[in-house]
Amino acid sequence: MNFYERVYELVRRIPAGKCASYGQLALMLGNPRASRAVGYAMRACRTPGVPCHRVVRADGSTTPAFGPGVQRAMLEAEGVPFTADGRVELGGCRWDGA
DNA sequence: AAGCTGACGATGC
DNA sequence: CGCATCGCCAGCT
Repeated sequence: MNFYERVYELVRRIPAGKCASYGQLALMLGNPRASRAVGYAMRACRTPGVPCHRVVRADGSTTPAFGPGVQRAMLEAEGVPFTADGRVELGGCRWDGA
């Protein structure tokens, strides 16, 4: 079903300054339990235009495998609020899905 | 065709 | 509150 392709389009719709969690994307795809599959698709993120750095974990923590702080830097550069914990403040940047 | 792996999520301890 | 385990789906070997 080209799951990853669908994920790409969804992530591509994420506006700058906002973030979405894997579970959130999976939910939009119709598979709320496919968070792993979503992450798998992101892992193959070879497609430019897909801001995979805007996709964070459900708790707002940045992806550990992305970089030692690279993702955080990109999000902060886009105006994404970060907590002192080093996590994305989803309460202020959580993407509605519009 | 079957099994293993993986950028996750939630629950249990 | 922090760490560990189980369950989920899709893709790859």
